[in-house]
Parts: sequence; C-alpha cells; structure tokens
Amino acid sequence: MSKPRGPYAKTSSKRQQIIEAALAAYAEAGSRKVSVRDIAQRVGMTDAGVLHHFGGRESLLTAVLVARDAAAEERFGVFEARAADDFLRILAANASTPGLVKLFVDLAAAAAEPDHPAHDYFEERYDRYRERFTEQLVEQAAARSAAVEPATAEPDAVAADRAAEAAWAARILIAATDGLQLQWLLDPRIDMADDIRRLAGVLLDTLADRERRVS
Amino acid sequence: MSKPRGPYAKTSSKRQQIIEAALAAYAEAGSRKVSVRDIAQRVGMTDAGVLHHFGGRESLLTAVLVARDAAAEERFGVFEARAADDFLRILAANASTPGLVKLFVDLAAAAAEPDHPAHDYFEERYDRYRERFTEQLVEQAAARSAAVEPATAEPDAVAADRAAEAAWAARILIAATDGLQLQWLLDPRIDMADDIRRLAGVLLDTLADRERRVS
DNA sequence: GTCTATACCCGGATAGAC
DNA sequence: GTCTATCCGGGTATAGAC
Repeated sequence: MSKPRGPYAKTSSKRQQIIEAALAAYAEAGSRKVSVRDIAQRVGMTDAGVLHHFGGRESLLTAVLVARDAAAEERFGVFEARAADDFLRILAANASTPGLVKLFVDLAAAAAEPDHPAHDYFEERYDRYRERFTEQLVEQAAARSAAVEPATAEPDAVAADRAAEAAWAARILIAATDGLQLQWLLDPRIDMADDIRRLAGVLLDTLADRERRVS
Repeated sequence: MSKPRGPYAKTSSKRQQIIEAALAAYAEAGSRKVSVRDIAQRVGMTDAGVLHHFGGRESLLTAVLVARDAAAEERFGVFEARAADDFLRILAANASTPGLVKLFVDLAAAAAEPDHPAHDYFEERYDRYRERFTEQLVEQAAARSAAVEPATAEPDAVAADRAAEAAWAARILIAATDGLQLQWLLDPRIDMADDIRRLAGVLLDTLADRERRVS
C-alpha cells in the first residue's frame, strides 16, 4: 500500500494537490478544453512545475482518472456486496461532472495508441471491470434461477458456455455504459443510470433463462 | 441532392480528393496520429492549401466522417430492407480500419463542445440512428410476436409505452456499439459484430415479450 | 527534491503574394 | 485556388536557483 508500484507512485502531497486542482478544473470546464497552464495556475505554479511531477500532460491526466476512480470507489465502495447498485450510483453521480466524463472518453480513445501513458491503465481497467462484472453476473443469474438444483458435477462444456455468455454480457454492459456517455454529452436529458439499470436487468434475465434451459 | 446544405457543401473535386487522402491516411495510420501536414502531402499540397478548403482541421475531419458514412451506406445500403444485417456488416468492416474507428470516437468526444465543428453532425447522426433503430425494433418485435391480433384500437398509453421501450433499446444498441469500439481498440480479439448481433437478439426478445404480455 | 525561466518544437491558423 | 511566410498556442526539454 505504501511502496511505489508503477509510475503512479510517489504521492507527494504536491502531486495530490495538483490532481485535485485538475479534477476541479475539469469539473468546472464542462466540455471546454483544459490546458496544463490552467491547472498550474490553480496551484500557483508554472506549467513546467506541474509537469515536473508527472512527466507529461497525458500522464497527469491519467493520474487524474485514477484518482477519480479511487474517489468513486471510496465513496461508494464498489464491488462489494451490492456491486451493481454501487456502479449505478457512480454512473448517476458522473452526470454532475460532464468535464470529467469527456476526459474519460477522450483518454479512452487516445489510449488506443500502444505507447500512450494511459494505455496500460485502460487495459487494466477494462480487464478488471470485465472480470468483476462477469463474476457478479454469474452469481446473480444463478440466484435468479435458484429453482435449479446446485448444479452438481456439470459437464465442463456447460460451465465454459456459461462463462462465455456472462463474459459477453459483461462486455456489453461496459460498452453500453461508455457509449451512453457519448450520447449523454450531447443530450444530457438521457438518464444514464436508469438506462443501464434496465439493460442489466435484461441481461440478467437472459443469463438466468439460459440456466433454466440447461438444467 | 445537388444544392448546398450546411457547411459540407461545395464538393469541388479538390475537396473530394483531400477527403479521400485523409481517409487513406487514417486507414493506414492505425492508432497513430494524423496531422494536416500528412494529409496535405498525399495530395501534393501544403497544409495551408488544404485548410483553405475546409477552414480548419476539425472541420476537415468532420467531412471525413461524413464521407465515411456516405461510403458505408452506399456500399451496404443501410436501413432499407435488411437494416440490421447491413448495420452489422458495416460494423464488421470497420474492424479493418482502426484508424477511422479511433477518429470516430475521438471526434465524438470532442464534439461535446457546443461549438465544435462536428457538434451538429453528431447530434444529427445520433438522432437519425435512434429514430431508425427505434422504428426497426418496433417492426421486428411486432413480427416476432405475431401470434397476437393486429392490435386494434389499443389505448394511447400502451402505444406510448411501447415507443419508450423501443427508444430505450435503440439508445442501448447504439451505445453498446460505440462503447465496444473502445474496448476493441485495446483488444482487437473482440468480435464487435457478433457481440452486437447477440445484443440485438436479446433486446428484440425483450420487446417481443412485452408485446405478448400486453396483449 | 521542487520549482522557475527559457528556449524549443510541432501543429494549426492567418495574411498576403502569385 | 494555392503557396510562402509568419505567427501563435500549447506541450516538452533543459539548466539552474532555491
């Protein structure tokens, strides 16, 4: 917890301060652009000073997203008992900071470049989310179709199939969440959390249905 | 068809030539960046010369996306008889040009800014797609639950409800498509078309189910 | 270890010559 | 309509002051 791992390590309080300034800058920016200069002013530094702590603009922005993730998880304690609800709460909360939503999508696209500073972050993030969602979906689907006996000694093929379908659902759930943000940025009347909640319900039904068919 | 409408108007053959060069540049670029300079070289011009025809880099890129849409619709004739299939074919074809996929997502995010040159384009595009998808979904759902009598004189409330649910499904379908591109850019093993095909099936089931419940 | 100053470079914009 | 020239903003790299 205290030893550096990777480039997002030495959390000198200045770093933290800068990240918070950036967070604030993006929160206020709405959809407008934010320059390193802007962020630097907020902490009473020059841009070079700010960059010193991160090595480059894109790295700084990556750190901002990491911090935002961390803040959200801390505030909502995602992926514990009621994972789905927590996730939806985060999504709903995002609707108050379009600037950060835009930053997220912006970076996600930019991170496609293999040597972009955010490349690894996004790869990890997607992997992690897909994994967790898959797990959760399998669990909840099983709970829904509890009429079935506890699947003693099922064939490997069946288990593999179930996993594949849950993985698909996880991919879709995440994709829809990301993509909906794009639509929401252009039309804030869209209720992202509600739309995704409904989708989760439908996907869960599908998985549960499949359980029953198999048994 | 021939009279200018909006800024994407005067299709001097030079403009067309530049757009094609840009398309090619992005197709080849993979996930790397493309500068106006790069595009200019391909048509044997300077960057200033190129910009002259579009008024700015972002406007040029918007024109590129418009052209790509047009090319796709021409090649696949979207939204006619077998709309869904055509859409999936386009999606599958996109997998051969990550550069253009990245451009799309990039611009979609940037277009959140109200005065971005692509703002109107994306607003229109989303509106159009949502409309068409909603329509198609209603139709196909009705076809699937054909066991029902032709819904003579149904209450307004029911019709409105059906429309709302189809609109939701359309939003989700588009969102998942966009969002899946983000994941695909980082992991090209994902089969976008197949994932979306399955989602469309599930959504259709849901709508059709609802038809039956109502009747 | 932190930060400023400065100089640099790249890419997009703009004006004016041809 | 296109080029040359120039400008400018913003990100980056370095040196050195503290």
